[in-house]
Amino acid sequence: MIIDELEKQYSYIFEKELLLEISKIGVLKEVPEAFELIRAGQFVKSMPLLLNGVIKILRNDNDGEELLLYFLEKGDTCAMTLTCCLGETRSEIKAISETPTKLIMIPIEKMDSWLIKYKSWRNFVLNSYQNRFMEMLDAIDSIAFNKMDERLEKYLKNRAKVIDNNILFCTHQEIAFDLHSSRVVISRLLKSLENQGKIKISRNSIELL
Amino acid sequence: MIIDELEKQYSYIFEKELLLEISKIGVLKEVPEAFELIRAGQFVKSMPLLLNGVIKILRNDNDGEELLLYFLEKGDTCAMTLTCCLGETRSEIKAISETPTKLIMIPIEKMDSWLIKYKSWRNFVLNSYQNRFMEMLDAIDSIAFNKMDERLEKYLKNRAKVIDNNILFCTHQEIAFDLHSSRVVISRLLKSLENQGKIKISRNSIELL
DNA sequence: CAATTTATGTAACTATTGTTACTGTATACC
DNA sequence: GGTATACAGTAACAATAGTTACATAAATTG
Repeated sequence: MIIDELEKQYSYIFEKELLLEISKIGVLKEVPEAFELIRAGQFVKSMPLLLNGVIKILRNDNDGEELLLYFLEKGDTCAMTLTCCLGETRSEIKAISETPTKLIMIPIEKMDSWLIKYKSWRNFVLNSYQNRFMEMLDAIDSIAFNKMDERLEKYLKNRAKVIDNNILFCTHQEIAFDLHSSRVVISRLLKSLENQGKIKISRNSIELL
Repeated sequence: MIIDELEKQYSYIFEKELLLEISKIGVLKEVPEAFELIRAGQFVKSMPLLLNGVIKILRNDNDGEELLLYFLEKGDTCAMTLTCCLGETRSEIKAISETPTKLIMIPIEKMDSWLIKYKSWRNFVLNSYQNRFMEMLDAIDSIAFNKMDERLEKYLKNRAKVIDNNILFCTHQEIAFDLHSSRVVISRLLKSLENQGKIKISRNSIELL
């Protein structure tokens, strides 16, 4: 049954033999919403292929402060896992499921042999790095060049996109954590967005208009 | 003569046959200080191996504003080039030589075949991604979690390290560009660092104490 | 060596963001 | 239903960073 799930998302990416290998070796994992998949500082021993759901990737600083880097969606894998697997180093980031999520865990030993054997695997790994690299640049753009109101708007739109829903169910405090700001600031800016007619604020939810 | 330069930096990384291939196919390129190697928006058709010198990698936003991401040193390659080569997309960054620099340019066609043929090449490419990824995280840490005075201090130390000299020859305006700040702010903070006895400011130069 | 350009110092002000403190209000729990 | 808790609104203030404006001094140019 792994192969069915797999083929739905990855059949147009991977060769048939590779799909078979993955379904034999991979371990299906299902996690609920808000499940912590990787903590900063942890060792990583297998790499995930996302079947469905959304995973939030966050950066932690030394004082435990956080910043959202990007979201992973179906068809994505985690670049941090790749680098950790190779370097045998600890994770530098934190991964939390944003929605209930299904993924296939692949033991890292396979990585190198598949890189030789399958062109599609090479492309997948390199493309993953490329995509993550671009999202990091995007994250840098946001914090370096944009003011908090612009960052907030971008955040709301992006988050609505990945969960495919115009209504976000979350508190102002949660947003403040993701943007590394404070609840009061976020409330203030949200209220301003509401006055501009761009959103509608309710308790525990924000609707994008 | 390419092979001599190459062996000095890369003999402990690459197999002998790969070194030979590189020296046959690669094109030696020497650029002076402050030479623009890649502009944002440009197409990239070959990937560089740094033999010596230092290259500054900057991010541009739409309004032409800049932000220093990291420095490349000998033994490094440019991850952006890798992603551009694969994706046939335009460069998202700008690369400027910080010192006179010598590099070997490798046409991208070789990339995929070498990935199959040489384990050392696979490791090199993946390690490059890993290293650049870490430096991006570091850049994000700086702008997200540190105040301008801390960023400035880190910048001065880092820059002194890569050029291996405690005296930096540059103007306050140049620093302001790299940190995406303004000259007045940098002058103010530098003066404060001088008062703390951490640096000595002269015209066109800053000495780290 | 006078004139111009470039680099730096500094003050006064503005804008943005963060902090503290207190309020009201919905929801959950007993 | 009453109490506690979590969420959101708002005001007043502080800290940081950016802007404008001008002064001074070193270097460069003719």
